[in-house]
Amino acid sequence: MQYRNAMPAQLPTTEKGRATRRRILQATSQLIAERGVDRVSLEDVEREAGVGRSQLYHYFGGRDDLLRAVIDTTTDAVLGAQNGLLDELDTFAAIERWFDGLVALQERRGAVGGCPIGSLVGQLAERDDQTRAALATGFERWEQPLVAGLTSMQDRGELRPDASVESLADMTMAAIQGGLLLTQVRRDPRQLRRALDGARAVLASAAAV
Amino acid sequence: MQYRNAMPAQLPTTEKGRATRRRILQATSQLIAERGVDRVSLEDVEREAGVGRSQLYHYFGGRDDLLRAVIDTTTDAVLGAQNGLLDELDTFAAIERWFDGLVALQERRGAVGGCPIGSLVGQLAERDDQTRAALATGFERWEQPLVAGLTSMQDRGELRPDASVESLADMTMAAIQGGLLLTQVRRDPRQLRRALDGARAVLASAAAV
DNA sequence: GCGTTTCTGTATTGCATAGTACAGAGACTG
DNA sequence: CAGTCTCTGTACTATGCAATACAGAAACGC
Repeated sequence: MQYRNAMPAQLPTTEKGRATRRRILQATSQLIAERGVDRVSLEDVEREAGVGRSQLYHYFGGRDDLLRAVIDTTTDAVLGAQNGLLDELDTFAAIERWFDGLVALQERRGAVGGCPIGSLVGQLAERDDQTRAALATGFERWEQPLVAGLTSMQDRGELRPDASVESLADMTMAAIQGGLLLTQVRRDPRQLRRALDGARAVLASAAAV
Repeated sequence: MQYRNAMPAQLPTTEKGRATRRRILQATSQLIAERGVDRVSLEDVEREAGVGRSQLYHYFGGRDDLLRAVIDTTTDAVLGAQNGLLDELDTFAAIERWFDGLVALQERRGAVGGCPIGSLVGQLAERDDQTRAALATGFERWEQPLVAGLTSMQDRGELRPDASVESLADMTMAAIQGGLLLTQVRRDPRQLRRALDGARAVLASAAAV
């Protein structure tokens, strides 16, 4: 399956057009999260979104272009699922609530599916650099609240001044992704729990004395 | 793309047959690591392995069966790439050498590709339970030397007796996977470095006092 | 050697599916 | 209300590719 590198395709100008485009993206994002990129055809998307072939090619340059665009929508969904928890990660307690929420979400889902964005990495990261960059942006958006929270803690003197907020945040994101991956593959939410317990310990060790 | 659930297909009895089967698996494993599951056709495999269509269906029950089988081969390759480092993970120094080796490998590869097994998770984990189980077995094999090493350290009194070797090993594997995923998506081996620094700190905190 | 099993080569089939063509509905604009 | 732009519906084309059919070579057993 090698598809053409297709054009950007303009954004819709009318409200109706924007709604259609949104419906396409949400349907695609959902189907991909359920089945994986290569098990979703344009026909599936048409059915799920209730649109015709012409709309797909009106709003997107082709399948590859649609896939690139869907990364942002998936990121929206992932961040949305954590809503409230991501708002102010500027205390250890808030970070722990966030962690607990992530574990609880996996328990609710039966440890199925892993991280929708993380799963896209294995499927799309090496396709082209634009796609990889879109994934990187997704993680940036996810990590940003944590960076902000930790920075605020450091400013308030709750984190040691010599601690690297960037490194701590990266380490935490890695724990989340790795924990979710093992959770998925082992169908065991405790995998995420253990990974996050480790991250918590490292964060705590950076607390001011 | 929906393929039939195909049969197990017997193992070859002759040496020549085993060699052919091995060549098919290695070619498939390599191509998939480079391009991803859905960018590798049976025709590609035939070319790369120098076999005909009939061989593929002689040794495997079909495309899906080949994919399941290739998970083991990919695991072999990943463990092989760490050879020597995985042998005796029963001191902090050995574990650090292992971590350093993983980071060095990513630097050499330009942070491209991530973890071949981890990448398969996003592509195959939700296909069917047998496939997911094969991936789980791959991680089991990878984690086993660490569990053995940590157990040995605990037996020798270098780890606190109340520390959970299983949890520590799971946390470490999560750090590796998450670190590799971020390394791949950001094209930055320091992501793995930071994740492993975190794991190292947690392991060190379980050292006997 | 002869039959049987294992292994290999090639041509073909059938289907799923990405992409295209083209017409038409609806809305806004002067 | 005529003209233009955005949006939508459907039928069609082309092709990549998994799967099959079938024949033949090579090895092995008795």
